[in-house]
Amino acid sequence: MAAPAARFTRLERDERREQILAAARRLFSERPPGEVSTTEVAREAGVARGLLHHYFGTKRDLYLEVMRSMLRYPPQPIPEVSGGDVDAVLSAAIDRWLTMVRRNRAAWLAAVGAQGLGRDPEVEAIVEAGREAAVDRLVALLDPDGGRELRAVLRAYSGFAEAASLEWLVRRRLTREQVHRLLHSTLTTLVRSILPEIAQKGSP
Amino acid sequence: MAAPAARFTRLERDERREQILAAARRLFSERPPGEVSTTEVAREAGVARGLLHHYFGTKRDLYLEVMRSMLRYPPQPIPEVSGGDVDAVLSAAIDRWLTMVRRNRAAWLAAVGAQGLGRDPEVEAIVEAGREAAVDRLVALLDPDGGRELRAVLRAYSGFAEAASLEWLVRRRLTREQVHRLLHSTLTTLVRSILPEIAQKGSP
DNA sequence: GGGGTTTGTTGGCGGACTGCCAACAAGCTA
DNA sequence: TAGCTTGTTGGCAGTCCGCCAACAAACCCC
Repeated sequence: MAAPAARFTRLERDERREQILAAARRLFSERPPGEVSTTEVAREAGVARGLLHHYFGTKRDLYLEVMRSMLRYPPQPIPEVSGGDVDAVLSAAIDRWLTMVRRNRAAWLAAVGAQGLGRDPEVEAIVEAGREAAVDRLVALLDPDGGRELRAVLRAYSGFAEAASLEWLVRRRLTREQVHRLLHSTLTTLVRSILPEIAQKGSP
Repeated sequence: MAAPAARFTRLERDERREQILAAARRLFSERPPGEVSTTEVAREAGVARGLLHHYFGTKRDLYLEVMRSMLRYPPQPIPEVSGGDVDAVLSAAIDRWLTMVRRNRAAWLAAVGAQGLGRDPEVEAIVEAGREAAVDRLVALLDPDGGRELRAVLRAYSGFAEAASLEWLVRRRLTREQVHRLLHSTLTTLVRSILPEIAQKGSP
Protein backbone atom coordinates (compact mmCIF):
# COMPACT_ATOMS: atom_id res chain seq x y z
CA MET A 1 0.00 0.00 0.00
CA ALA A 2 0.93 3.64 -0.24
CA ALA A 3 2.18 5.32 2.89
CA PRO A 4 -0.56 6.58 5.21
CA ALA A 5 -0.07 10.03 3.64
CA ALA A 6 0.43 12.10 6.75
CA ARG A 7 -2.56 14.31 7.40
CA PHE A 8 -0.46 17.28 8.43
CA THR A 9 3.19 18.25 8.33
CA ARG A 10 5.05 19.46 11.37
CA LEU A 11 6.84 22.77 11.03
CA GLU A 12 9.33 24.61 13.17
CA ARG A 13 7.72 27.00 15.59
CA ASP A 14 8.85 30.20 13.89
CA GLU A 15 7.94 28.89 10.49
CA ARG A 16 4.38 27.97 11.41
CA ARG A 17 4.06 31.15 13.38
CA GLU A 18 5.00 33.28 10.40
CA GLN A 19 2.64 31.33 8.16
CA ILE A 20 -0.30 32.05 10.46
CA LEU A 21 0.76 35.66 10.86
CA ALA A 22 0.84 36.12 7.09
CA ALA A 23 -2.69 34.78 6.73
CA ALA A 24 -3.91 37.00 9.56
CA ARG A 25 -2.19 40.01 8.01
CA ARG A 26 -4.02 39.39 4.77
CA LEU A 27 -7.46 39.17 6.36
CA PHE A 28 -7.05 41.92 8.94
CA SER A 29 -5.93 44.20 6.12
CA GLU A 30 -9.26 43.87 4.36
CA ARG A 31 -11.71 43.99 7.24
CA PRO A 32 -11.89 45.35 10.79
CA PRO A 33 -10.97 42.79 13.45
CA GLY A 34 -14.54 42.31 14.61
CA GLU A 35 -15.50 40.99 11.20
CA VAL A 36 -12.70 38.49 10.84
CA SER A 37 -13.26 35.18 12.63
CA THR A 38 -10.46 33.03 13.92
CA THR A 39 -12.02 30.17 11.98
CA GLU A 40 -11.40 32.14 8.82
CA VAL A 41 -7.81 32.92 9.69
CA ALA A 42 -7.21 29.25 10.44
CA ARG A 43 -8.73 28.19 7.12
CA GLU A 44 -6.67 30.79 5.25
CA ALA A 45 -3.53 29.48 6.94
CA GLY A 46 -4.54 25.86 6.40
CA VAL A 47 -4.38 24.86 10.05
CA ALA A 48 -6.78 24.02 12.85
CA ARG A 49 -8.30 26.92 14.70
CA GLY A 50 -6.91 25.83 18.03
CA LEU A 51 -3.39 26.27 16.69
CA LEU A 52 -3.49 30.01 16.47
CA HIS A 53 -4.55 30.23 20.07
CA HIS A 54 -1.61 28.00 20.86
CA TYR A 55 0.80 30.37 19.11
CA PHE A 56 -0.68 33.77 19.82
CA GLY A 57 -3.05 33.41 22.76
CA THR A 58 -6.30 35.31 22.27
CA LYS A 59 -7.64 36.69 19.02
CA ARG A 60 -6.86 40.19 20.25
CA ASP A 61 -3.24 39.21 20.87
CA LEU A 62 -3.03 37.93 17.32
CA TYR A 63 -4.45 41.18 16.02
CA LEU A 64 -1.97 43.26 18.00
CA GLU A 65 0.86 41.12 16.67
CA VAL A 66 -0.37 41.76 13.14
CA MET A 67 -0.31 45.50 13.79
CA ARG A 68 3.21 45.32 15.15
CA SER A 69 4.42 43.24 12.24
CA MET A 70 2.99 45.78 9.79
CA LEU A 71 4.74 48.62 11.54
CA ARG A 72 7.95 46.64 11.70
CA TYR A 73 8.40 45.86 8.06
CA PRO A 74 8.20 49.19 6.22
CA PRO A 75 10.40 51.67 8.09
CA GLN A 76 13.45 49.45 8.34
CA PRO A 77 15.77 51.21 5.87
CA ILE A 78 17.44 53.92 7.93
CA PRO A 79 17.68 57.40 6.41
CA GLU A 80 21.45 57.90 6.72
CA VAL A 81 22.07 60.24 3.84
CA SER A 82 23.71 63.08 5.70
CA GLY A 83 25.05 65.14 2.84
CA GLY A 84 25.82 68.75 3.62
CA ASP A 85 22.80 70.13 1.77
CA VAL A 86 19.72 70.02 4.01
CA ASP A 87 17.38 70.48 1.07
CA ALA A 88 18.83 67.50 -0.75
CA VAL A 89 18.67 65.36 2.37
CA LEU A 90 15.04 66.25 2.91
CA SER A 91 14.22 65.59 -0.69
CA ALA A 92 15.82 62.17 -0.48
CA ALA A 93 14.00 61.36 2.75
CA ILE A 94 10.66 62.29 1.19
CA ASP A 95 11.50 60.19 -1.81
CA ARG A 96 12.14 57.17 0.38
CA TRP A 97 8.90 57.81 2.23
CA LEU A 98 6.88 57.87 -0.97
CA THR A 99 8.58 54.78 -2.31
CA MET A 100 7.98 52.91 0.92
CA VAL A 101 4.35 53.92 0.95
CA ARG A 102 3.76 52.76 -2.59
CA ARG A 103 5.66 49.54 -2.13
CA ASN A 104 3.84 48.52 1.03
CA ARG A 105 0.61 50.04 -0.11
CA ALA A 106 -1.79 47.48 1.39
CA ALA A 107 -0.02 47.18 4.71
CA TRP A 108 0.46 50.90 5.04
CA LEU A 109 -3.16 51.70 4.25
CA ALA A 110 -4.30 49.20 6.81
CA ALA A 111 -1.95 50.54 9.46
CA VAL A 112 -2.86 54.17 8.87
CA GLY A 113 -6.55 53.43 8.88
CA ALA A 114 -6.47 50.88 11.62
CA GLN A 115 -9.16 50.64 14.24
CA GLY A 116 -12.71 51.78 14.06
CA LEU A 117 -14.56 54.34 16.07
CA GLY A 118 -13.64 53.48 19.61
CA ARG A 119 -9.90 53.72 19.91
CA ASP A 120 -8.23 50.68 21.32
CA PRO A 121 -5.48 52.06 23.57
CA GLU A 122 -3.00 49.33 22.73
CA VAL A 123 -3.52 49.56 18.99
CA GLU A 124 -3.36 53.29 19.30
CA ALA A 125 -0.05 53.03 21.14
CA ILE A 126 1.45 50.79 18.47
CA VAL A 127 0.48 53.04 15.58
CA GLU A 128 1.44 56.17 17.50
CA ALA A 129 4.85 54.69 18.28
CA GLY A 130 5.45 54.32 14.56
CA ARG A 131 4.54 57.93 13.95
CA GLU A 132 6.64 59.18 16.80
CA ALA A 133 9.57 57.20 15.39
CA ALA A 134 9.11 58.99 12.09
CA VAL A 135 9.19 62.28 13.99
CA ASP A 136 12.40 61.15 15.68
CA ARG A 137 14.06 60.61 12.35
CA LEU A 138 13.02 64.05 11.18
CA VAL A 139 14.22 65.67 14.38
CA ALA A 140 17.60 64.02 13.98
CA LEU A 141 17.73 65.29 10.43
CA LEU A 142 16.61 68.84 11.09
CA ASP A 143 17.57 69.92 14.57
CA PRO A 144 18.74 67.34 17.12
CA ASP A 145 18.34 69.96 19.88
CA GLY A 146 14.81 70.86 18.86
CA GLY A 147 12.31 71.46 21.63
CA ARG A 148 8.78 70.41 22.38
CA GLU A 149 7.28 72.70 19.77
CA LEU A 150 9.42 71.21 17.03
CA ARG A 151 8.19 67.72 17.83
CA ALA A 152 4.59 68.91 17.94
CA VAL A 153 4.87 70.63 14.59
CA LEU A 154 6.52 67.60 13.03
CA ARG A 155 3.81 65.35 14.43
CA ALA A 156 1.22 67.60 12.81
CA TYR A 157 3.28 67.47 9.64
CA SER A 158 3.16 63.67 9.67
CA GLY A 159 -0.63 63.92 9.69
CA PHE A 160 -0.25 66.18 6.67
CA ALA A 161 2.08 63.73 4.94
CA GLU A 162 -0.27 60.81 5.49
CA ALA A 163 -3.26 62.68 4.13
CA ALA A 164 -1.25 63.94 1.17
CA SER A 165 -0.07 60.41 0.41
CA LEU A 166 -3.67 59.24 0.39
CA GLU A 167 -4.47 61.95 -2.16
CA TRP A 168 -1.81 60.48 -4.37
CA LEU A 169 -2.35 56.76 -3.79
CA VAL A 170 -6.09 56.48 -3.34
CA ARG A 171 -7.95 59.56 -4.49
CA ARG A 172 -5.44 60.34 -7.23
CA ARG A 173 -5.90 64.06 -7.11
CA LEU A 174 -2.13 64.55 -7.01
CA THR A 175 0.77 63.00 -8.90
CA ARG A 176 3.81 61.66 -7.15
CA GLU A 177 5.77 64.63 -8.38
CA GLN A 178 3.21 66.99 -6.92
CA VAL A 179 3.09 65.23 -3.56
CA HIS A 180 6.85 65.38 -3.43
CA ARG A 181 6.96 69.11 -4.01
CA LEU A 182 4.06 69.65 -1.63
CA LEU A 183 5.73 67.74 1.17
CA HIS A 184 9.10 69.34 0.58
CA SER A 185 7.90 72.94 0.42
CA THR A 186 5.57 72.54 3.37
CA LEU A 187 8.17 70.98 5.62
CA THR A 188 10.73 73.60 4.71
CA THR A 189 8.35 76.46 5.37
CA LEU A 190 7.13 74.93 8.61
CA VAL A 191 10.58 74.58 10.07
CA ARG A 192 12.18 77.75 8.73
CA SER A 193 9.37 80.27 9.00
CA ILE A 194 6.36 79.06 10.93
CA LEU A 195 8.02 77.20 13.77
CA PRO A 196 10.15 80.18 14.91
CA GLU A 197 7.02 82.27 14.76
CA ILE A 198 4.98 80.10 17.09
CA ALA A 199 7.83 78.98 19.33
CA GLN A 200 8.55 82.39 20.78
CA LYS A 201 6.78 82.52 24.11
CA GLY A 202 5.26 85.96 24.60
CA SER A 203 3.66 87.23 21.42
CA PRO A 204 0.14 88.66 21.43
CA MET B 1 -53.76 47.39 46.82
CA ALA B 2 -51.20 49.72 45.32
CA ALA B 3 -51.19 50.02 41.55
CA PRO B 4 -49.35 47.20 39.76
CA ALA B 5 -46.36 49.57 39.31
CA ALA B 6 -45.75 49.24 35.60
CA ARG B 7 -42.56 47.33 34.90
CA PHE B 8 -41.59 49.54 31.99
CA THR B 9 -42.77 52.83 30.54
CA ARG B 10 -43.67 53.27 26.91
CA LEU B 11 -41.91 56.05 25.08
CA GLU B 12 -42.41 57.65 21.72
CA ARG B 13 -40.36 56.07 18.98
CA ASP B 14 -37.94 58.96 18.49
CA GLU B 15 -37.51 59.42 22.20
CA ARG B 16 -36.57 55.80 22.90
CA ARG B 17 -34.45 55.74 19.80
CA GLU B 18 -32.43 58.72 20.93
CA GLN B 19 -32.04 57.21 24.39
CA ILE B 20 -30.55 54.02 22.98
CA LEU B 21 -28.40 55.98 20.56
CA ALA B 22 -26.98 58.05 23.41
CA ALA B 23 -26.01 54.93 25.34
CA ALA B 24 -24.45 53.40 22.24
CA ARG B 25 -22.54 56.60 21.53
CA ARG B 26 -21.10 56.52 25.03
CA LEU B 27 -19.89 52.92 24.80
CA PHE B 28 -18.70 52.95 21.19
CA SER B 29 -16.67 56.05 22.02
CA GLU B 30 -14.62 54.19 24.59
CA ARG B 31 -14.04 50.87 22.87
CA PRO B 32 -13.92 49.49 19.34
CA PRO B 33 -17.19 47.98 18.16
CA GLY B 34 -15.95 44.43 18.45
CA GLU B 35 -15.48 44.86 22.17
CA VAL B 36 -18.86 46.35 22.92
CA SER B 37 -21.70 43.84 23.26
CA THR B 38 -25.30 44.65 22.47
CA THR B 39 -26.15 43.33 25.92
CA GLU B 40 -24.01 46.08 27.38
CA VAL B 41 -25.60 48.79 25.26
CA ALA B 42 -29.03 47.55 26.29
CA ARG B 43 -28.09 47.58 29.97
CA GLU B 44 -26.60 51.08 29.65
CA ALA B 45 -29.82 52.27 28.03
CA GLY B 46 -31.97 50.40 30.54
CA VAL B 47 -33.91 48.37 27.99
CA ALA B 48 -34.09 44.78 26.78
CA ARG B 49 -31.50 43.73 24.24
CA GLY B 50 -34.11 42.83 21.67
CA LEU B 51 -35.26 46.43 21.58
CA LEU B 52 -32.20 47.82 19.91
CA HIS B 53 -32.49 45.31 17.14
CA HIS B 54 -36.07 46.44 16.78
CA TYR B 55 -35.00 50.07 16.38
CA PHE B 56 -31.72 49.77 14.51
CA GLY B 57 -31.57 46.35 12.92
CA THR B 58 -28.19 44.71 13.29
CA LYS B 59 -25.40 45.75 15.64
CA ARG B 60 -23.45 47.02 12.69
CA ASP B 61 -26.37 49.23 11.65
CA LEU B 62 -26.46 50.68 15.15
CA TYR B 63 -22.73 51.34 14.97
CA LEU B 64 -23.03 53.11 11.63
CA GLU B 65 -25.85 55.22 13.01
CA VAL B 66 -23.63 56.21 15.92
CA MET B 67 -20.95 57.30 13.46
CA ARG B 68 -23.42 59.39 11.50
CA SER B 69 -24.84 60.98 14.61
CA MET B 70 -21.36 62.00 15.77
CA LEU B 71 -20.55 63.53 12.44
CA ARG B 72 -23.89 65.31 12.37
CA TYR B 73 -23.70 67.13 15.66
CA PRO B 74 -20.43 69.08 15.70
CA PRO B 75 -19.97 70.74 12.33
CA GLN B 76 -23.46 72.18 12.03
CA PRO B 77 -22.75 75.86 12.62
CA ILE B 78 -21.98 77.23 9.19
CA PRO B 79 -18.97 79.54 8.83
CA GLU B 80 -20.78 82.55 7.33
CA VAL B 81 -18.48 85.33 8.33
CA SER B 82 -17.73 86.80 4.95
CA GLY B 83 -16.00 89.98 5.89
CA GLY B 84 -13.79 91.53 3.24
CA ASP B 85 -10.54 90.56 4.98
CA VAL B 86 -9.57 86.99 4.10
CA ASP B 87 -7.11 86.78 6.95
CA ALA B 88 -9.73 87.75 9.49
CA VAL B 89 -12.22 85.30 8.02
CA LEU B 90 -9.70 82.48 8.18
CA SER B 91 -8.74 83.36 11.70
CA ALA B 92 -12.38 83.28 12.76
CA ALA B 93 -12.94 79.96 11.01
CA ILE B 94 -9.95 78.45 12.78
CA ASP B 95 -11.24 79.81 16.05
CA ARG B 96 -14.59 78.14 15.54
CA TRP B 97 -12.85 74.91 14.65
CA LEU B 98 -10.79 74.92 17.82
CA THR B 99 -13.77 75.79 19.96
CA MET B 100 -15.85 73.06 18.40
CA VAL B 101 -13.08 70.55 18.89
CA ARG B 102 -12.67 71.37 22.57
CA ARG B 103 -16.39 71.48 23.24
CA ASN B 104 -17.10 68.11 21.62
CA ARG B 105 -13.82 66.69 22.74
CA ALA B 106 -14.96 63.13 23.43
CA ALA B 107 -17.05 62.79 20.32
CA TRP B 108 -14.45 64.39 18.11
CA LEU B 109 -11.62 62.25 19.43
CA ALA B 110 -13.69 59.17 18.80
CA ALA B 111 -14.55 60.30 15.28
CA VAL B 112 -10.98 61.04 14.20
CA GLY B 113 -10.01 57.72 15.73
CA ALA B 114 -11.82 56.19 12.81
CA GLN B 115 -9.00 57.38 10.61
CA GLY B 116 -8.62 57.12 6.89
CA LEU B 117 -9.23 53.61 5.73
CA GLY B 118 -11.09 52.05 8.61
CA ARG B 119 -11.00 49.15 6.21
CA ASP B 120 -14.74 49.18 6.64
CA PRO B 121 -15.95 50.86 3.45
CA GLU B 122 -19.14 52.23 4.96
CA VAL B 123 -17.49 53.66 8.05
CA GLU B 124 -14.80 55.02 5.79
CA ALA B 125 -17.39 56.74 3.62
CA ILE B 126 -19.12 58.37 6.57
CA VAL B 127 -15.96 59.78 8.13
CA GLU B 128 -14.52 60.82 4.81
CA ALA B 129 -17.75 62.62 3.94
CA GLY B 130 -17.33 64.71 7.07
CA ARG B 131 -13.80 65.66 6.11
CA GLU B 132 -14.72 66.42 2.53
CA ALA B 133 -17.48 68.69 3.85
CA ALA B 134 -14.87 70.58 5.85
CA VAL B 135 -12.84 70.93 2.66
CA ASP B 136 -15.94 72.24 0.91
CA ARG B 137 -16.32 74.99 3.46
CA LEU B 138 -12.70 75.99 3.04
CA VAL B 139 -12.97 75.96 -0.73
CA ALA B 140 -16.00 78.24 -0.56
CA LEU B 141 -14.04 80.55 1.70
CA LEU B 142 -10.82 80.65 -0.26
CA ASP B 143 -11.49 80.08 -3.94
CA PRO B 144 -14.87 78.83 -5.11
CA ASP B 145 -13.38 78.10 -8.53
CA GLY B 146 -10.47 76.13 -7.13
CA GLY B 147 -9.42 73.03 -9.01
CA ARG B 148 -8.56 69.47 -8.10
CA GLU B 149 -5.21 70.40 -6.64
CA LEU B 150 -6.75 72.89 -4.26
CA ARG B 151 -9.08 70.25 -2.86
CA ALA B 152 -6.23 67.78 -2.50
CA VAL B 153 -4.05 70.28 -0.68
CA LEU B 154 -6.90 71.25 1.62
CA ARG B 155 -7.59 67.60 2.35
CA ALA B 156 -3.97 67.16 3.32
CA TYR B 157 -4.27 70.31 5.40
CA SER B 158 -7.22 68.82 7.27
CA GLY B 159 -4.96 65.92 8.24
CA PHE B 160 -2.52 68.54 9.48
CA ALA B 161 -5.23 70.34 11.44
CA GLU B 162 -6.42 67.15 13.10
CA ALA B 163 -2.94 66.13 14.16
CA ALA B 164 -2.17 69.63 15.40
CA SER B 165 -5.39 69.67 17.42
CA LEU B 166 -4.36 66.41 19.04
CA GLU B 167 -1.06 68.00 20.04
CA TRP B 168 -3.03 70.66 21.82
CA LEU B 169 -5.85 68.60 23.32
CA VAL B 170 -4.15 65.33 24.16
CA ARG B 171 -0.38 65.55 24.12
CA ARG B 172 -0.36 69.17 25.30
CA ARG B 173 2.81 70.09 23.48
CA LEU B 174 1.12 73.20 22.07
CA THR B 175 -1.14 75.85 23.56
CA ARG B 176 -4.36 76.90 21.92
CA GLU B 177 -2.73 80.14 20.91
CA GLN B 178 0.12 78.24 19.27
CA VAL B 179 -2.17 75.87 17.41
CA HIS B 180 -4.12 78.81 16.16
CA ARG B 181 -1.06 80.53 14.76
CA LEU B 182 0.26 77.29 13.37
CA LEU B 183 -2.97 76.53 11.54
CA HIS B 184 -3.36 80.05 10.25
CA SER B 185 0.18 80.49 8.97
CA THR B 186 0.28 77.05 7.41
CA LEU B 187 -3.00 77.44 5.59
CA THR B 188 -2.06 80.86 4.32
CA THR B 189 1.30 79.69 3.05
CA LEU B 190 -0.16 76.59 1.48
CA VAL B 191 -2.73 78.46 -0.53
CA ARG B 192 -0.69 81.55 -1.45
CA SER B 193 2.73 80.10 -2.12
CA ILE B 194 2.85 76.35 -2.25
CA LEU B 195 -0.33 75.57 -4.16
CA PRO B 196 0.56 77.77 -7.15
CA GLU B 197 3.96 76.14 -7.16
CA ILE B 198 2.67 72.58 -7.43
CA ALA B 199 -0.40 73.32 -9.53
CA GLN B 200 1.54 74.42 -12.61
CA LYS B 201 1.65 71.47 -14.92
CA GLY B 202 5.04 71.28 -16.56
CA SER B 203 7.79 72.12 -14.13
CA PRO B 204 10.90 69.95 -13.87
C1' DG C 1 -65.20 53.15 33.62
C1' DG C 2 -64.71 48.73 31.12
C1' DG C 3 -63.44 46.24 27.03
C1' DG C 4 -61.03 46.30 22.69
C1' DT C 5 -57.06 47.90 20.04
C1' DT C 6 -52.50 49.54 19.03
C1' DT C 7 -47.80 48.98 19.23
C1' DG C 8 -43.75 49.63 22.28
C1' DT C 9 -41.30 46.12 24.90
C1' DT C 10 -39.77 41.81 26.63
C1' DG C 11 -37.71 37.09 27.02
C1' DG C 12 -35.90 33.18 24.96
C1' DC C 13 -34.58 30.00 21.04
C1' DG C 14 -31.13 28.73 17.24
C1' DG C 15 -26.85 29.49 15.17
C1' DA C 16 -22.04 31.26 15.31
C1' DC C 17 -17.82 32.40 17.54
C1' DT C 18 -14.15 32.46 21.16
C1' DG C 19 -11.08 30.35 24.74
C1' DC C 20 -9.33 26.29 26.39
C1' DC C 21 -7.58 21.57 26.92
C1' DA C 22 -7.00 16.66 26.56
C1' DA C 23 -5.86 13.36 23.17
C1' DC C 24 -3.50 12.34 18.95
C1' DA C 25 0.32 11.61 15.80
C1' DA C 26 4.54 13.28 12.91
C1' DG C 27 9.17 12.97 13.12
C1' DC C 28 13.38 12.42 15.84
C1' DT C 29 16.43 9.35 18.74
C1' DA C 30 18.48 5.17 20.32
C1' DT D 1 11.37 -0.78 15.63
C1' DA D 2 10.10 1.03 20.06
C1' DG D 3 9.87 5.16 22.68
C1' DC D 4 9.78 10.01 23.28
C1' DT D 5 9.04 14.90 22.19
C1' DT D 6 6.03 18.30 20.95
C1' DG D 7 3.50 20.31 17.00
C1' DT D 8 -1.32 19.71 15.85
C1' DT D 9 -6.08 18.53 16.06
C1' DG D 10 -11.02 18.24 17.47
C1' DG D 11 -14.54 19.18 20.57
C1' DC D 12 -16.67 21.08 24.93
C1' DA D 13 -18.40 25.20 27.67
C1' DG D 14 -19.51 29.88 27.76
C1' DT D 15 -20.87 34.15 25.36
C1' DC D 16 -22.82 36.89 21.76
C1' DC D 17 -25.85 38.04 17.84
C1' DG D 18 -30.24 37.95 15.00
C1' DC D 19 -34.86 37.04 15.17
C1' DC D 20 -39.69 36.46 16.61
C1' DA D 21 -43.75 35.27 19.18
C1' DA D 22 -46.00 36.70 23.24
C1' DC D 23 -46.89 40.27 26.60
C1' DA D 24 -48.65 44.57 28.40
C1' DA D 25 -48.76 49.84 28.79
C1' DA D 26 -51.24 53.52 27.09
C1' DC D 27 -54.93 54.96 24.12
C1' DC D 28 -59.67 54.92 22.00
C1' DC D 29 -64.47 54.47 21.95
C1' DC D 30 -68.81 53.55 23.63
